[in-house]
Amino acid sequence: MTDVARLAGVSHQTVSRVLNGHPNVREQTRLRVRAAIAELGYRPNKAARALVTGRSQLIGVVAQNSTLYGPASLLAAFEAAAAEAGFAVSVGRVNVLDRNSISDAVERHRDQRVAGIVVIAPTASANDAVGDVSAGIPLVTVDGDPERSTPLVTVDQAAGAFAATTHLLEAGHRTVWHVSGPSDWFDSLGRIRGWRSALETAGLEVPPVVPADWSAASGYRAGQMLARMPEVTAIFAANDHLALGILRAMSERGRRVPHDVSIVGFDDVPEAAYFIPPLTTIRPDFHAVAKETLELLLAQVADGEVGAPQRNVPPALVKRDSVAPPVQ
Amino acid sequence: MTDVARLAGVSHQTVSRVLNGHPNVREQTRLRVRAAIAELGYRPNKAARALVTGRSQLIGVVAQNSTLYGPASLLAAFEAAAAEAGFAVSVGRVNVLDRNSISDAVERHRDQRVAGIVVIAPTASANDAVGDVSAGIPLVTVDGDPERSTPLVTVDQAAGAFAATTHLLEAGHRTVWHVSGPSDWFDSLGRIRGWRSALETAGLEVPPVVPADWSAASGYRAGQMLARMPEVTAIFAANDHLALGILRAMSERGRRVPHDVSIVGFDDVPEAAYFIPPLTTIRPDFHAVAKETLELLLAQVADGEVGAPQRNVPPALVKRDSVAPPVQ
DNA sequence: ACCAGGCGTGTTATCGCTAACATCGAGTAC
DNA sequence: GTACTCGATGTTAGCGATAACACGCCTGGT
Repeated sequence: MTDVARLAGVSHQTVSRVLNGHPNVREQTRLRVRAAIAELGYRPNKAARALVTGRSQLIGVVAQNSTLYGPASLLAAFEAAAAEAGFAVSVGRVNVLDRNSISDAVERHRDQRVAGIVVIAPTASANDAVGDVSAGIPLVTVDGDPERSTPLVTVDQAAGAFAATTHLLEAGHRTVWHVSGPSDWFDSLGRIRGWRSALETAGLEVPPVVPADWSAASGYRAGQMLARMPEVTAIFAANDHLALGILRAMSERGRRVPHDVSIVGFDDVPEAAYFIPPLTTIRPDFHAVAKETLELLLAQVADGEVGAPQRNVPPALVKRDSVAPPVQ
Repeated sequence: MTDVARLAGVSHQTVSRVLNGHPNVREQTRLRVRAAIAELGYRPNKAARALVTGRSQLIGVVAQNSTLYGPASLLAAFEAAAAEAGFAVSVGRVNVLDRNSISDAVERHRDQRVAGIVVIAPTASANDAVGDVSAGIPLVTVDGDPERSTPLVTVDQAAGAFAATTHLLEAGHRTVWHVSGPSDWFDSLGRIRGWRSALETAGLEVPPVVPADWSAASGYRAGQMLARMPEVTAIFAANDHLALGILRAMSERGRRVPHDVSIVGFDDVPEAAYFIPPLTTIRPDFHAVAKETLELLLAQVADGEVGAPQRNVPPALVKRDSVAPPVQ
């Protein structure tokens, strides 16, 4: 920096001012400094800046260590959004979403003097942990508990589930069964809520929830059971991988999809269009979630406190070939 | 830090020594300092340390912005490995793997004073870019060009493809067709090489490569063509999603898998066991790749130059139900 | 003509840490 | 007993940036 200052014939402070877009610099000086920067290939040292300002251009993300499609997509989308805004993203994966590991990960990020932290906290335990550590640093929760009072961005699970269920009912089914995700995930709860509400709105019977986790394996097991029940003609699966397992179970039992059974999934994984048959599903807008998250975070960075805004991003129904009217 | 020093009745330098595990500190003093640290809840400022040492406990990863299963798994595995070794990981996603964006991402990481950089560079253009920027900072390429002389860790694509092809031949097939990934990926090239070499070793005819990208969509298109060719009885797909598309094309044309056509995939995505039928595939050991990568990187950080070691991690064959002997 | 006030710029202090050297006492060799 | 070594600790000087204040100079109002 001193070299740049010397070459441009100014003080290092003026160089700093140019770098930070300070208004009170003469246009001519600004150009001279920029030229010197370019000539020397100078790049500012972020560590030094972070030291003196107490903030780095770094955003910490705490996420579960998984390759589940939803969280992974969200993370990728967020990294893209952050990069666009000039922030680097430091990812702290965590194996279990409990209090200890989360607050640990948050503290590690804080040591790095990150500008803000995003926690992808889809379970209750994760949310509790967030409540503890939130003090004194901009923090946004994604996929968390709407009851809690931290800034929060989520996919509107209930709306998606409502749309999926309604779509099946409109095709003529008498009721819709639901294979759900793990019961400690808010995603699961929201999807159950939307499904139930669609059935109740239509004045229909609500069958028992068929519990599963997110895996194709558990979908397969659930599917084996449902395939044996002739009254089951429509299933809303809590995600596409569950739907895949169900499809296989149906196929093994000779129940044709969509002729005998209609299925709707959730997530719109890239290969969903190539399931047998192509899967009708709900597509969350991860890009929008990432954008909202970044906005909320940067607003906190800029303004200090901004209350606890919540954003709920509605997903879209993608119609393919796994839904048909029931056979009478 | 000064507070800690005062409370422990030592100088701040001694605190620093305790923090960094310097040997020449009396045991009693060390304990006193540690107690003071615990009492005050002191946490060292990483930015300050990075400033003075010129290195942070941060590893930069440059990866393509995709949710492809392979790269995403690799990234997750690497983050886990790095966390275990006490490093944070800063991810710089890049939309296209060209010279500019890669060297940009690398420079951004360098500004952060990362300890080292990992580039996931599965294409030729990415590798060229890495060649340019590698100077002066520990750097390991993953999934890159074996011809190039940077430290490199890869999945042994050729060995996996060889195993897949040989497995099909051992089932009795006369030859094996290959639906390949994009031709600018080293993964694709390696898999083609292994497939070809297995056929040549067996003294068999090598059919033309059927080109595709990694998507189920392109697998479906390739499958539509192959389904019309009765002489095709065995297919090695360059990844599981391609295999999924092929499965669907076969199913639509009434060609049963594995009765009429046998298929082997690559990647072992979690849902591969729930395809119809469950897919025989090749499982890369991402965890091992991540571990080797970190080792190579830390060796560079410690020793300065270490030449250009290369590690090749062999994958495993996972047998399921998509392979059977051909119908005579 | 004089002074207030903004603008452009330079000077100095400081962020929290580690490196390098200084110091001091105790053991060891002769 | 003197000198030398070494281990434990303290002191001082930066790392490379920004913040705060100081300082001219020009402008405009009276």
